[in-house]
Amino acid sequence: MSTAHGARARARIEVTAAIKDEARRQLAAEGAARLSLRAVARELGMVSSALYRYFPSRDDLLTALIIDAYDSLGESAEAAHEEAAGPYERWITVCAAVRRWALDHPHEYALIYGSPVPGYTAPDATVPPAARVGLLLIGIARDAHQGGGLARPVLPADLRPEAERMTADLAPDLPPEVVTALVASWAQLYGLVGFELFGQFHRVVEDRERFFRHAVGQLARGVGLAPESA
Amino acid sequence: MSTAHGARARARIEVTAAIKDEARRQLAAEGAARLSLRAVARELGMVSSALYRYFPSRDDLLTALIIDAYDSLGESAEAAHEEAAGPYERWITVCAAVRRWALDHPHEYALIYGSPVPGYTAPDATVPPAARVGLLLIGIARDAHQGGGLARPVLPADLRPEAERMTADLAPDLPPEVVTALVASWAQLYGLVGFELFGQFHRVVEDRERFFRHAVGQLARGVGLAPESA
DNA sequence: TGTACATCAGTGAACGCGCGTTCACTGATGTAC
DNA sequence: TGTACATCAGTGAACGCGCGTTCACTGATGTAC
Repeated sequence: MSTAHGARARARIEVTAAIKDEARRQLAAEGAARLSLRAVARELGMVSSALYRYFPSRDDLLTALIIDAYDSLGESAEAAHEEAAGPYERWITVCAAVRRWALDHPHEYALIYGSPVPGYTAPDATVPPAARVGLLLIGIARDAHQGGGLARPVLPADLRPEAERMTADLAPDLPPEVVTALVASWAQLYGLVGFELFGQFHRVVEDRERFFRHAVGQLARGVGLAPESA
Repeated sequence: MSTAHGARARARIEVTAAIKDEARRQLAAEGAARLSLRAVARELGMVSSALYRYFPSRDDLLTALIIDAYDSLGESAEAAHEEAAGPYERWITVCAAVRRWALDHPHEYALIYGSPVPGYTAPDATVPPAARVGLLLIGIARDAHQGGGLARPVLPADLRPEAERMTADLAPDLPPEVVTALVASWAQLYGLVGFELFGQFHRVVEDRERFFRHAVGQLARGVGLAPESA
């Protein structure tokens, strides 16, 4: 067992971080499909086989980058959450933080929300970091609900069983109407971000910031949040 | 100039189609990043250099596949449009057709709506086919508007200039409130489809068809369409 | 209708490249006594 | 505190692979007269 205090242990942590940093740099420059162990090693002045002391395979390096990306996005969103007061404002602020992070880290965004990397399947360890933004949105709705400031969206009868199942899984203390709307809004948020990021808004939407804020404001209303709710 | 009737001309059309079919098959099996000219040629019993008689480069083959994918999706959506009566029903049906096509052609969907292929930029020829679904949604709103069955969504004052610009570009005969909501819904539709397709709904949404129909029904309402409108 | 020439699909070899991973090794750092 | 041994980061060569693209060529199909 290596102690956490030895120079060897410290070096290992540093080199691991350097590998991930360089990999992230290449990800940002070229995208996940072009991420290559050999190129990372080359840039770090190491021989490619040396990376195998740190990551058993290219896929494990990818997994580490995916987890870091979810965590980085999650942290941005959580920090934004602290800065706003009131559920509606928080909703907008968190959505705007997701968009901002995506624009600042396009390839990392593509890595986690774009097309799956061929031949790669994400292990279970990616699930908790992937849930952070969703949990934040649920938390906002919960605050509004407890404050009594949450309207109840419509829910067709044929969707009620599924809505109740999702509610039991995700937020048993919220009405099923709200949980259903939350899940839909969550997906729709990433539709807005993805379209802007991947170029579908090219020559269509120009004032994208304002457009986005309006659109996510409408999403908030769909969940039952109104601008005035405390 | 080759006549359209010669055996040579006919053969050229057939071989071009065979190349695209095989490329599509590999796309479906492996994804765009793994699409290889050599593999396509191999599978067709040709030598790889022979493909250069048909496509000047790998990127040109990709472009052809992208255009075909947009057209295939567009045709599915347009066919669905014909089958339903009334704007609200048409909206739901067209959205459901987009989802169906995506589930049936996941890698083609990823090719056109997923992360951009690294090192590839789509030429202008892809723009018109890419617009087909959007135009269809605009057409549905137009029908409802002319029939007088379209409510007017809210539009914040600070977004009005952008809304009017988009309206002039996309559908000058519709109210800016509606056009803005249409563009947002259009992006959000692909958020719903993408999340389902790329696995984000795994262990979250189970009755996906019903969930989707409800969510796009809500999108329709956001545009001003109601179930009863003729 | 027959012949001479032009067109062009497909061949096969080659160029130059980069990739992930394995393996036996060296030598420095850390550990136990 | 000093010595003997174990650990492990990093090396360098190699394996086996696939890729896009170019080029000079053969031979069949099509065209003009």
